[in-house]
Amino acid sequence: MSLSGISTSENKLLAALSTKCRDRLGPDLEFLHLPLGEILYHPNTSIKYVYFPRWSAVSMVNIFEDGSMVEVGVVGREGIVGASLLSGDNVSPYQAIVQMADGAWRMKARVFKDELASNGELDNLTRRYSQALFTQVAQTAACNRLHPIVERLARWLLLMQERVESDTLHLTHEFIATMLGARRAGVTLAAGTLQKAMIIKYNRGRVIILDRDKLEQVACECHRIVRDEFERLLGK
Amino acid sequence: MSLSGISTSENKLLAALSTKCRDRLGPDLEFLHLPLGEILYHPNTSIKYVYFPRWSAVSMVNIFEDGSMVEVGVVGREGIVGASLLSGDNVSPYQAIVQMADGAWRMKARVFKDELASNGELDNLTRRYSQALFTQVAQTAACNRLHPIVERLARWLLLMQERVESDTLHLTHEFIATMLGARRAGVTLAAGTLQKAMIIKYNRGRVIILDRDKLEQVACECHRIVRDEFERLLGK
DNA sequence: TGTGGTCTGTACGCCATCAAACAGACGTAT
DNA sequence: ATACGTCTGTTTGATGGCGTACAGACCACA
Repeated sequence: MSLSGISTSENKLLAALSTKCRDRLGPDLEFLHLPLGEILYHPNTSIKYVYFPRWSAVSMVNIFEDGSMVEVGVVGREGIVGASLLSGDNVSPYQAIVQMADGAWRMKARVFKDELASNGELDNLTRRYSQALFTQVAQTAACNRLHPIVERLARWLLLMQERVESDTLHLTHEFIATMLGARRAGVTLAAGTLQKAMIIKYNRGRVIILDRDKLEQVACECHRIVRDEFERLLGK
Repeated sequence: MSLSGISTSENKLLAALSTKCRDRLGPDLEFLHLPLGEILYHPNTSIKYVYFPRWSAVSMVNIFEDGSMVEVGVVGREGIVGASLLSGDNVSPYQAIVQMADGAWRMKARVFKDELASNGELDNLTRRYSQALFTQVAQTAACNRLHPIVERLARWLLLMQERVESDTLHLTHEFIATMLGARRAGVTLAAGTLQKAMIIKYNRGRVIILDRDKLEQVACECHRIVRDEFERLLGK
């Protein structure tokens, strides 16, 4: 399915579907731009759409009463935003916010849900993706408890890099700190360490990954575990 | 369906099914005792059974290369162990270990999976449960990052209490520490605080909850969020 | 009645991270 | 050019929790 030159297969999950199945979804998919900071789901409100990101990334963020927040999961072009929320009453306690701006295809939640019921291929793929996302979140739970900032930062940069597939990421320390649930100064320190080691460089809201291999070495094992699980469930 | 006096409806998830649906599962359910410490799933091996706990609790534990571990989720009589793993190749990166001993019904994973495909009621309920479990894990991720030990301890005791529905829990500080990803000494301190406040008392591996209301006050909001989500998705 | 194992209390030094604050560097708009 | 906002570097003091270690309390069993 193509729409003014853009192909739905730029989302990996859609790409993994058979042509027949993807064509069937085509008419219900609407492409749109996701600007940085756009909130796709507000906490505790029912969702209207599911989203298939292109080279964008969407964070699921937990916001506490006192205003503090942490990211609990990320969805990029390998997945779908909102699919795992469709079993209950379509409400998520978390916020979904655009973290890396680009485009996405969206589909009405109701239509998607109906489609799942009658489309085994889509249902199966969605389930596998949900399981992978579950692993990501579970690993984050463990990681948040046991691993120091530098390792978590390295892991998080890899996570982003893999989702948007670019070595240049538009991120400020402040923003990263919010996602990691740490202080800005702590991130500056950790990022400084990585920069001194020539692994990344950064400047005013732009982070460039110079040495991906070294970044993986610095990152905690959580990165590998989650990546392997995605590959196992969704293919290389 | 009853089997030597025990009723499958003692598992809340099974109880939530229509009689017709539950009877249909009956012949495939086998009751067995879950002894403390029994490992139901080893990390990265494919699962043979799904389990419907009675008054037992099963922890999903993440074990790192260096041997350190943390709990990422708990399943008790409100749920089912393993259901969310059946979409991929039935492998979980986590360990499932019996934390509160009692009984459970188990069912061959293969049979359960086939049943899901042809039994909409069971499939729907399982999906709702999976979503609730997802929330539990996601909340744990945030909680692990931002909340101090006392609050996490209080929350965790409530989690256990709600699952086994008893005010007396068989837990040592050592064990709790492992689950919370903290030191034993840290837990002793936190538990001491709660005991001084007459909220719990404990002694050689036995923790008794004296004042549930106060315990909820001490616990972080994570407890309420997760509990509400379970109620919303699975009913009171 | 001892003896060994388990469970809990507690203490000490240490480090990662927090909280808050300030200053400099850079970019962009007027 | 200037001014203002944003982004980053860095400091200082405070603190929660870690790692380790030891000792007392209790239990079970011989």
